[in-house]
Amino acid sequence: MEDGTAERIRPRDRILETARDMFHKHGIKGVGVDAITEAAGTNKMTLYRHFESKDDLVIECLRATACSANAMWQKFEAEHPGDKLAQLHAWVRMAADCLLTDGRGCDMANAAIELSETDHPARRVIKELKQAQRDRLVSLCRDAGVGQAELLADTLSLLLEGARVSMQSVGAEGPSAQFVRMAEGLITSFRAR
Amino acid sequence: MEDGTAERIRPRDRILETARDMFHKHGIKGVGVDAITEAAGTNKMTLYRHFESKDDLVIECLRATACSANAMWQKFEAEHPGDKLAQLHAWVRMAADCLLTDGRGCDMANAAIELSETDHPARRVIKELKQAQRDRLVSLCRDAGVGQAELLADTLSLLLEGARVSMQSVGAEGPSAQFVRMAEGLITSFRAR
DNA sequence: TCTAGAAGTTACAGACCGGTAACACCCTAG
DNA sequence: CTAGGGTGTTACCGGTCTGTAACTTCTAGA
Repeated sequence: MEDGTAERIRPRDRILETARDMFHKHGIKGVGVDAITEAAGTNKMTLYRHFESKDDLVIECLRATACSANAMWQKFEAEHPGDKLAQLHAWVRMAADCLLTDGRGCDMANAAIELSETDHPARRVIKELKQAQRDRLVSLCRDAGVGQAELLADTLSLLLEGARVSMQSVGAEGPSAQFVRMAEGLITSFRAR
Repeated sequence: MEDGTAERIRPRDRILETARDMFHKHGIKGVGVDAITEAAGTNKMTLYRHFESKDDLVIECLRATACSANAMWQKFEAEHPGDKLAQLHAWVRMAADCLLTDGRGCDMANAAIELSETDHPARRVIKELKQAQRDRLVSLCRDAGVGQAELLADTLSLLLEGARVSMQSVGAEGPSAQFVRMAEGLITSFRAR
């Protein structure tokens, strides 16, 4: 019978997707497993059959988020094949879009702040994934022919990270409103020298 | 008798100070009122005689933090009276010091991330205090004779905010390690034009 | 059609949370 | 000395949290 519609999604995936959304909106400590499973149209037992613990679920969510970010980078390459500078500008545009449409910041950064226990299992994963993203941005800057690629990449990273958290504390009219101008200015000035 | 030593601190102040420290280290949702009062050498009833609720305590803590920040700015003025550019450099140095010695980020930003409920009473206070800090940095930049003072101030703000959160996710060896170089470079380049 | 495994249901354990009530104590101001 | 306010103590309420046990129902594949 196969059910033509893609309606029938595995409970595990429904839980994962729902958890990502709810963790993103309300924070990790702000949402319980009961609320997740109910929103996912399933129950707690099924969750614990697929994930060892809530912490494990959190980690899987972070990995999924990193995976989505990967897709973003592939889109840059697909839309501007070979043109690394255009991809860098696309990165800025994507970041700005995220700022405007989202409101809540980066899931990994938020998680790092929320999970202050230094030995929390998610911290390893967060560091790992953030490091990978950093490396990728550095490569992009280097391939775009920018001198001091590391410095530009790190500056852009901090600007975006700062804009995301500033958005949540001061609001959208705060410093984060100038993100694009700052980023584009930096790229121009780094390319000039 | 008066007790010559300053040993005898009011329970309210002990609670406030202890709560600030524990909220800072473990987050707001990561520490309960019982733990606070026990660490402060008192009990829950006394806490609730001085503060309406945990949320109220959180807000008082944030105000106290803002007050400490005010003291910092007065120190800049005292150490470099009239020399606004020197005060700006002192701000950068202070920020870098904070990054190295602290590890956890800005209490207000962390609180904003943790308290994702848009109607949480602390959010008003956070926005208010962050806005005040922003205004002050803009003024400092302007008085230091920088063109586009707002843009420089906002860029420095985002860089610092980003460095604080990056420190918690990627670690101290990440992009935040370059904070001073970025900030000083920006100041130089904004003054040049 | 029959069966095995996945998923749903209900109930519960044990811990912690914020917040309150009632009462005993101490210390200081008068 | 005494009265009263600030403080400490204990117990408790109702709620929520993560995680588990035992059992039933569904569904897909042979």
